[in-house]
Amino acid sequence: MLNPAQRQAAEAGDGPQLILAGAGSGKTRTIVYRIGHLIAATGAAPHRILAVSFTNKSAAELKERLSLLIGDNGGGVVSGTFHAISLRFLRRYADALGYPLAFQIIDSDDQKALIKRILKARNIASDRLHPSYLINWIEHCKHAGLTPENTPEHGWNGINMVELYAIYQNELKRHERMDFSDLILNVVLLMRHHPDIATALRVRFDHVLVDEYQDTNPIQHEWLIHLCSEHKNLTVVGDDDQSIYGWRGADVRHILEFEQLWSGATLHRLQENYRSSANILTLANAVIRENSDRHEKTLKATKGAGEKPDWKVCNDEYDEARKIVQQIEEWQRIGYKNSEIAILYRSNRQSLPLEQVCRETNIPYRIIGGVGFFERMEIKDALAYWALLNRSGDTLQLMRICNKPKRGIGNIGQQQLLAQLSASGMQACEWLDLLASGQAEGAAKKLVPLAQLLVEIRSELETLGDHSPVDRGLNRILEATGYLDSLNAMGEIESAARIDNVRTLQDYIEISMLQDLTPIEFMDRAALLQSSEAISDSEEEEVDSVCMMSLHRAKGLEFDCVVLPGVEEGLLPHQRSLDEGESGIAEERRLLYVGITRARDHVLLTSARLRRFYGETHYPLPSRFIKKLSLDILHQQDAATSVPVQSTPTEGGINIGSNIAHPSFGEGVILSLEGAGDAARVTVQFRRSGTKRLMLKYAALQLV
DNA sequence: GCGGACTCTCTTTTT
DNA sequence: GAGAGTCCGC
Repeated sequence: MLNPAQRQAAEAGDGPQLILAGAGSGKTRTIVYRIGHLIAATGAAPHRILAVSFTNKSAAELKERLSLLIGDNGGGVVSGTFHAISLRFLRRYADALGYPLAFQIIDSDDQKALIKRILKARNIASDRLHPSYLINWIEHCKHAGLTPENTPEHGWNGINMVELYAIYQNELKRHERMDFSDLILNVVLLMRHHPDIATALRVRFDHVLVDEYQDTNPIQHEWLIHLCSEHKNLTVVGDDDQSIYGWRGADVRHILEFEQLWSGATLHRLQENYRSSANILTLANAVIRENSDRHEKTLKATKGAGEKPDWKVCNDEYDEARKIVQQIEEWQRIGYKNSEIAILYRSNRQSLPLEQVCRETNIPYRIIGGVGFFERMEIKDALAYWALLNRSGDTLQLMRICNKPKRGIGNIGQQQLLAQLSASGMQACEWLDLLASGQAEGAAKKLVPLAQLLVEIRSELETLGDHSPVDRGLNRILEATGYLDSLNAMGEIESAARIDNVRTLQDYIEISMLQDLTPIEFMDRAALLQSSEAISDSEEEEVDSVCMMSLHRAKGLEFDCVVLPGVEEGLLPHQRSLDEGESGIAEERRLLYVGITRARDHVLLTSARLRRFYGETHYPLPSRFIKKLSLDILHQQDAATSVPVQSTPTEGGINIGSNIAHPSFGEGVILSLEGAGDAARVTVQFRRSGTKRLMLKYAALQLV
């Protein structure tokens, strides 16, 4: 079942264990077996074992595989993401930090809105301090374990950033909300400042195991230190070559220097790759070799040579999408299922042309990530209604729906509501109860029918008792308030999709209620899940679909066939990372490495000569990561054959779509060719100098 | 307060 | 180029 290295790691004794596991080397399998070993051979109590991972997806997979090995739901082993486990702790202890135990989580949209409001109230224009810069900076502080009280002064265009951080935290607390980073930071604050809670948490588990350890940031590191300081039974698994969350504060040093940080640690190496064909591994190794500052290691192939990875150069993003579809059809022909084919891109935006072409050619696809299900307007609205109905709704949720559908409460009215509500000193739900009794002034009068409706539906549900709808009144409230009608009025296609989403939410609530979740637990799940992955799993019959997702989301997954579109300068490596210098580029290279190593049998890389962004046209060069690779490693398909040729290439090999350089205009791409011989003219789109029509004979163009 | 016209800004990646 | 945010006339 396990190879010797895996077995050694799985059956290692107590104390800190570092498992350096290359891509496809059976990492999760080793963790699962180690947990099994702890329980079966050392008699560890399952509920005193904690398994932590980074994404919901890998947490779910771990759970599933534990159930297979140990049976009945993993035998009670506690597992989840850092965020989910932190939330469990906080639901128990958050009052020690001055939060109500029923606090809610703020999502990124509301967080951004809150930040914007703060900046606006202080007359700080976005060109002086961009809201997303402030958010990033605050997150950065939180990842480093800094609260407003101990963050060193930081000025930005004369603005006191620490003060804004403090204001933001106060606003969050006033709204009884935490952001994602707070979940982890606040657990650490509990353990830093409340010895009794620290002790309780420290003795809660006997063993802690962390997957994807290369992606831990300092606050998560401290979190682990607090939790494991007593028993030091910390097993971490990871691969420094797959560290791709530097922008979220992840610090590769935690894994590179694990043995110094945790004295007495034992190192295990898993270097045999069971996933990819040898040719795919050769490409992956050739790419990652260029990175310095990594554990030197060689992934050994255990599978045969297989097919050579391909690289196709395309004209633009639509040509790219069509070529990808052709390749998918070819793979289908030789027997691959759609669900074993994945398209992994650098940026979610790249999915648009792919989706369009897949729809045209009837290739079923599934987008993972992108605009999360729980971030959709209608879902947030519906949940706000539902939370208010279940008395767990807060001010943000009341304000969200107070004029949806239209109740004649505009901007000024909403200000009034807010002022009245905060003057009352009540919770949003208590205040609504007051309105229901008819005590309302000004704009609040317009909310009286809503308030009364809530009271009415609640008592209906109570009377019905066991017969009340499983969705706990979601459908009832959305119909009675006219919210569904307002969706209906939005225009056919749009409203159909939105109503469909609301129905999906309803199903999901029903399932969760049948699993005996409380409304608050359901809201937690929704907040942490963001996307609908878990929901679509529970839906009727699954259509066999091609998966599309970002490279980041693909970490930890594997497919028979993998397409990596947009392997270009500006996209992979991404433009934003180019500005960060060498470390940014190294992380981008790891992203490509992660992408390639997802594949078992086939890899196709594509790049485009022309790509549109924000309505602007770009002429990217092929990515530096693959440009210099030899043809034995990466087979480049002849680009010219796929171009609809209106004219023959010149003797120099210049053709439509060729990348060229001009002595004074610089680099560009050939848009068209006319005439022949000495009379030949070309139209060139230069990267910097615009479009020019040139006599080929005199232009001294060079292919690049 | 509302709706239409206009301007402006983006998302690189996730919990 | 789309979606959000802003301004203006009704």
